[in-house]
Amino acid sequence: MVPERKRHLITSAIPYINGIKHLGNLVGSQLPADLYARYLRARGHEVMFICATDEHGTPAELAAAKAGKPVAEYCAEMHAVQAELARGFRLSFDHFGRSSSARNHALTQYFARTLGEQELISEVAESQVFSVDDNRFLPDRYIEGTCPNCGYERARGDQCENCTKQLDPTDLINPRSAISGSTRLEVRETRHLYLRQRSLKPEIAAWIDSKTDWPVLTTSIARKWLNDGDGLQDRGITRDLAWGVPAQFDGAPWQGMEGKVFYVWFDAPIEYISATAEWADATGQDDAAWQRWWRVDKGAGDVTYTEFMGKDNVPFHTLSFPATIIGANRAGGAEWKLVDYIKSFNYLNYDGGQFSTSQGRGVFMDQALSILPADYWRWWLLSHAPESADSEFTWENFQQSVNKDLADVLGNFVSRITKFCRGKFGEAVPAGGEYGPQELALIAAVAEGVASYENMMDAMSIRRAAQDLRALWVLGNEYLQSAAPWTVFKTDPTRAAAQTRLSLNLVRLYAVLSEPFIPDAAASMLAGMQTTNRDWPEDVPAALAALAPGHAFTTPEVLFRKITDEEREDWQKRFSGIRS
RNA sequence: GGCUAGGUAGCUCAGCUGGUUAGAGCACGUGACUCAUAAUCACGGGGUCGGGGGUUCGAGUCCCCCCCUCGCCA
Repeated sequence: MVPERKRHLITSAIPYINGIKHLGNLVGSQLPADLYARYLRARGHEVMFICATDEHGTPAELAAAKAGKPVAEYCAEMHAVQAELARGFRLSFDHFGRSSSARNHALTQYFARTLGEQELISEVAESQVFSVDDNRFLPDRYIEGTCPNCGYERARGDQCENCTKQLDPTDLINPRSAISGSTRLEVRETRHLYLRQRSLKPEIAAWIDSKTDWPVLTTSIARKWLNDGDGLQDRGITRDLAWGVPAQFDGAPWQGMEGKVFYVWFDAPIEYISATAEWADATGQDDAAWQRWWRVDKGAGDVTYTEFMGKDNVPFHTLSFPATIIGANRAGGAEWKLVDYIKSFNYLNYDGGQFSTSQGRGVFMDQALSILPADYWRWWLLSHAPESADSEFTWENFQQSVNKDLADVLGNFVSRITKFCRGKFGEAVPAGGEYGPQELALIAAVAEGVASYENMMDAMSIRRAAQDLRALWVLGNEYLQSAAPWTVFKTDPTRAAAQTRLSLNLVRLYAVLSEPFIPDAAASMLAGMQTTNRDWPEDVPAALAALAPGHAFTTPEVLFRKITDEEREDWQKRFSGIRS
């Protein structure tokens, strides 16, 4: 049975440009998105998998200043670093874009203009602290001073970290810029654009209500923001910054908005669309190539759009970005695609605490790859993905899972059957013999397991899918153990040949099924079996006959080595503190 | 302080709209096997499902109160 070929648009929340991401970030969006993209491709669907770096905003400017580089240069370098790490983890983006791209500038301004024409953008005058020496407005958290409540000297403009009291920047005693330390601060009036989300609330609420199949985590966060307190609020979408998309359109300054840029949370999700346009540009295609993914009026009607993100990103993806899309669609003409499914994740904790980018706590993507190949991390992270609750990374658990699941169960299966065959029959799939009840039972069990695995993957139930996959690997060991071809060989070599033939075919099947989780190992297995046949087993009995008698193979090297106790202790020590 | 999500075997976690003796993997114990990365396979021990009330013929699963984690927000 060949399933219907469908079109899937998949986006991962875009990582902020400022620094290298830790494993918690990775497992919260990019990695599960990659798993799903790989799976859907393997099933024969047409997939567009998009990610990018989120490059605008104050933290990027400050990080660049700290590095002593112009912000554009800093972002370009960090984008290259993140792209390299993404390749290292085998994240199979069709395009890894940049929110600072020309495409995103144009599209962000397009959406702003369209929303403005629909009277969904208003101008609001507000007072903000301006630093004369820095020549810029300071967001609350970039103002420091003495807390009027407890006397703590490094209280921030929004809150005192010492006594937790909420503050207004004007409350602080001796306020100063956290950027330069300058005390020449004054309150100035500034005007900003606001997205009038409040007026879109009924449509957004109805849309959320229609998503009955979404994870509770996703809809509960959305509802909270929609209904709590005064309900959904209008949101400022501009900032007084130099680095970003100018708050202009078609070259003409928005009235009174000269020198301002759009706020990252307005332009960042638009980058999903822009990155797809960047993809079309990079592959030498015209606008129609990307529009058929995003424009319902230009062929995207049959696209299923799935977003992956950590729970901290849910409000923007359930409310703000949809507000942009819904509002723009009111203009008529263009009909932009709204998300169909949001898969959100909780947090991954690290050894009893939190992963923390700002504190440098935990294991970061570059460090992880420096000690072990991507597959080891992919397997552990995905099989422990924080789907229903926060989950916990410990080195003991990591060592145990990798050693048991990858080395002992899968790796050793491949090793034992290929070496057995090489020793008794040579390095080719042996001929002769027929399958008995035991073999037919195995084939039936595998077919059942594959069906369950597919169901879990279709549902994006990642931990369950990992369990199912592992169970399929176990079936091979169970079979070998009870069939015992090494014993049978002594009295009935022909029968042992049939048993071996089936087992060798399992290796290829495992490679195909496991590819979304562990792509490198899957490639090694296929290379070892000397086949390029990576067809999904729509028909399991047929798939287990793919390697015909006489088909040559090479006995693969050790697929997964074990993590020793010494290594574990060493890493535990090395990553216990704070990244310098 | 408000809100979200949780508190289930030593560990990491499953348990949908309430229903027979509460499950998985790991760890642990015993046995089998020797093809294999001292791997694998079988069997087994182990939980008063955070605490207390309540609804029900019946609750880990619904209601109320309390305690404790984690996160978000003001």
